[in-house]
Amino acid sequence: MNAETGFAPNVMAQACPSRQVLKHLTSQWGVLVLVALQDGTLRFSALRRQVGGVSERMLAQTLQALEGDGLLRRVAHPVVPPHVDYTLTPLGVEAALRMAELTGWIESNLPEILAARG
Amino acid sequence: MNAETGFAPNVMAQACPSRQVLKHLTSQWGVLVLVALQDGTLRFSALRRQVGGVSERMLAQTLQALEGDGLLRRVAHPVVPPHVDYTLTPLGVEAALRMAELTGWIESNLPEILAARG
DNA sequence: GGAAGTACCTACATAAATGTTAGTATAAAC
DNA sequence: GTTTATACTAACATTTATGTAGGTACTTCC
Repeated sequence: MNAETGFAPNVMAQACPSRQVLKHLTSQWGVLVLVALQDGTLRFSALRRQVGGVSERMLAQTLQALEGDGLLRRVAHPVVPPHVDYTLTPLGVEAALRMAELTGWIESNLPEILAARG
Repeated sequence: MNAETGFAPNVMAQACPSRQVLKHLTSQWGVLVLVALQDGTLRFSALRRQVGGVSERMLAQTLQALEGDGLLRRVAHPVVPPHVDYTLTPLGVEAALRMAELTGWIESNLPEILAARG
């Protein structure tokens, strides 16, 4: 229960703002971008190479959503050609930790999961 | 590195099967269904009431995907009216744990996240 | 006898996600 | 002087996700 808003955030409630954050974090590219940035700052094109299969459009969009939620910081250097760095904020580091635990778990247990498909 | 397949699962690789599992787990309704089932077995309609905003169609589809990945078990009792129970498998319990950590974190840090939007 | 509850499926319709292509300004490398 | 690299945006096309409405086969409750 929050003292200012008077309600407790609850993802099970359709109208709760946490639903939007959940959507950003668990979006296909959101997860992978956060995990990729765990190892440190990366530039746009480096991220694009790191995250297999992401298009420029989707990467740009995903980065904007995560920046909007305060999970990463964008720093543009006014040079030609452009140079832009993306770094996780403290909040982003915490979120990325959780996402990495999830992806790590999937990778470790993939054999079992695939086996279940028979 | 897996001894049988000869490759290490990696979510960053577009073609890796882990990508599909990641999609199922992080699908909007997949997350919430797993978290809801953490507290124990639930029937279809109970799940529907629990997970705010999910339609019958999406719930059915989500449950099938998770069942296909071996994360939950479906038990139908041949009675009229129908009675179907859904329970997490051991694998599903582990996955649900991670998802619950994520949703829990979001709920706790929602004020900070929303503040970042200023 | 009519309504409500159960766990779905099917067909159709719409909204959202994602991809593709083209374009920008400029400098360095070839 | 043509190509390559950078970090995007805009317009358009397509695929995927999601919702809506209706139907099913009974039984219990009113």
